[in-house]
Amino acid sequence: MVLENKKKANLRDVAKASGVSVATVSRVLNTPDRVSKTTRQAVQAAIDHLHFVPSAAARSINSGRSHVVGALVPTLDNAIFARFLGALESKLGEHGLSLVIATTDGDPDLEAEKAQRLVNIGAEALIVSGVTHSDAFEQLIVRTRMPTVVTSFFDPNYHYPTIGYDNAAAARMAEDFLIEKDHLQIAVLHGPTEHHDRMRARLSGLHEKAKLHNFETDLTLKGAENAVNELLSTAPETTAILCLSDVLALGALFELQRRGIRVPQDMSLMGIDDLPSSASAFPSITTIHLPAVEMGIRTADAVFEWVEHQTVPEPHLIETSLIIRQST
Amino acid sequence: MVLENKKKANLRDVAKASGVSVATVSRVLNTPDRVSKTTRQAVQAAIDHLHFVPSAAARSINSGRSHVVGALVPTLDNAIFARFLGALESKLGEHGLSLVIATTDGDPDLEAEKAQRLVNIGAEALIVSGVTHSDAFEQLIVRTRMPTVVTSFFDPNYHYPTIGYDNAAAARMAEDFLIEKDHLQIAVLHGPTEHHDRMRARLSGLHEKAKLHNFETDLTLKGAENAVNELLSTAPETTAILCLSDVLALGALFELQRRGIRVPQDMSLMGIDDLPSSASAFPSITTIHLPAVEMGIRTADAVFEWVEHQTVPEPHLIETSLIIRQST
DNA sequence: CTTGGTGATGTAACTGGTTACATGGTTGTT
DNA sequence: AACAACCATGTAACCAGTTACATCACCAAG
Repeated sequence: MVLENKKKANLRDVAKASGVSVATVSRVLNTPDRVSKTTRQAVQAAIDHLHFVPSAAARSINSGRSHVVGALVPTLDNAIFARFLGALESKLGEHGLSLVIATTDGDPDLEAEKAQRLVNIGAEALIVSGVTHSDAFEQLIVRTRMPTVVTSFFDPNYHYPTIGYDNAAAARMAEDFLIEKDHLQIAVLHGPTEHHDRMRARLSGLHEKAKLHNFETDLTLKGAENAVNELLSTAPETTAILCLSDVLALGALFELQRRGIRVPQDMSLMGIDDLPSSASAFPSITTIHLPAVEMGIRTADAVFEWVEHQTVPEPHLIETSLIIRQST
Repeated sequence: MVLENKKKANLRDVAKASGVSVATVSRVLNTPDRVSKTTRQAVQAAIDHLHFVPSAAARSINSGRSHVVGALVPTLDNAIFARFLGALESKLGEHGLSLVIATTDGDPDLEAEKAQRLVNIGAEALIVSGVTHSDAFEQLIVRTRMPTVVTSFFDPNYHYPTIGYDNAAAARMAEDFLIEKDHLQIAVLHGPTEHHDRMRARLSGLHEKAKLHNFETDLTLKGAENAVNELLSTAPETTAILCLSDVLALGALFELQRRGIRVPQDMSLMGIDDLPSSASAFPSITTIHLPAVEMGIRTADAVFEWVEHQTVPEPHLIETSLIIRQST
């Protein structure tokens, strides 16, 4: 409505309009108590009248801070990442930081590309998933000295601080539970392993006390359906299905029901992640609880300490736990 | 490893180290073909040696661009938003824009607060859900002249461009389908309506050709369970449940199964959203398809045109469609 | 009546890039 | 040989803020 045509006003314009110096205007914005009430009001009036909005770039050039951190995740479609990011964003917000998200589709090259973009927009820190990264990515981090935290994966010796789970132990915990329940033939449904260290770590955690039949498929409900159909024809002696992700477990449950196979009477079913759907499903699904929300909060705190006080975070293991439900 | 102690290098340092002017260094970065090969290599060597990384803030102060847009969404926990944001981020990336996400928990005051933060970090445009906003938010947009797009909601007369669905029509389409199937007593499960125009619009779309029993609950699987239990005791004559969100539909399905109520034989069930889980569930759930991915892509394109070419987008209706499955 | 402290404000030098304009050297054309 | 065109490069102004330091008025204490 007002002066739509005019260019944006800057500090100098406000100073001129209110008859004070630029320093005083700057003080009104940042330390209003060091300005007398009368001039403060005059300046404020000019600010309002001119629709003045301070330039974020100019501020950040002086402070050296952008108050932005970037997170690189494979996808938002998996609820486990969405939960993590939700908690991360929320906690970062409490620390006055904003979160830029970049999805990588699990592709290290795309990750490097998006990481570069995050650098270009001035992100102060990076949060990535897992330990599989391209050379371009690694070089970028070295060159820019970018504070970088790895999540979803715990490795105290990794060259960036890790905040995450022991994926191998989580998978083994699940397998041990099934073995304890006397399952000798277990189908293992898992997502793509290429570039996906988290999935590989879970697989590597399994031992061969029972006969394992591995089925790799897309990390989607549909993917689980296909895998279930395959395993029913190729490994009919299976008595339990261990899904290395709850998404697969839910998809498997649906497909088993569709085929008239009762869970847990005809087939036991187990997942890893503990998504809300596993608790609500009928039958509810036994799983390994991965505290994604806690991971988000811890990561936010660690990143904050790093960018604010240059404190490099210690690696931190997020504890997982067995949640026994009806599907086993 | 290298010179960990030194402060960050800037353009002047690089110029000095390579014996050229700042202008030449700047050209090496932006228009390398306008610099002779020999000096380009010398400058590049200095850049590498000094670990020089150009300051995003300084660039953006000159260009007036931050290449960042912000999205304000109620939550990431609902897959419909996660899908939308995933598509949005991906398409924005193709346009060279980064996406900052801010969750509002459906609270207009928190939304205003986070919107202010997005302004402070220099976002070039804002993307919000729905039309319920606080005065503080509205004033912020007016004052900053921030390009703002409303999603998930279509209203050609709204004071910001809207890109979204006709929520009322979607709900009516669902209701009409159930009525056509001779359901005369329909339970309507919906999420919180306070501040939630999208949910209110869906409710408002319903007409009273059948007897409707409304149940408000949390927009979660657990919320649906509670509502189902309530409706079974208070409205036992119900023959169909219309859930105004697929999250509720899935939770309702689980609870009905838990209670031994067969879908669709004993009770028909219908949702709105068309999440992947509705297609895979057993029985698969009849729903109204809301193209969240298309909405994300269209929104990304619209925002890009706005910030790049000052083209204010036209309001755009995203078409919804009935997906008939087994649950009805 | 002078000295000292305090509070409010202004001046100008920063921050780290981009870019208009100026300069000088090389090649091309008639 | 002379003039134009072009290329590579440098100088310095500019973007929009912050802030160290200087200035000045005012009041109280010695």
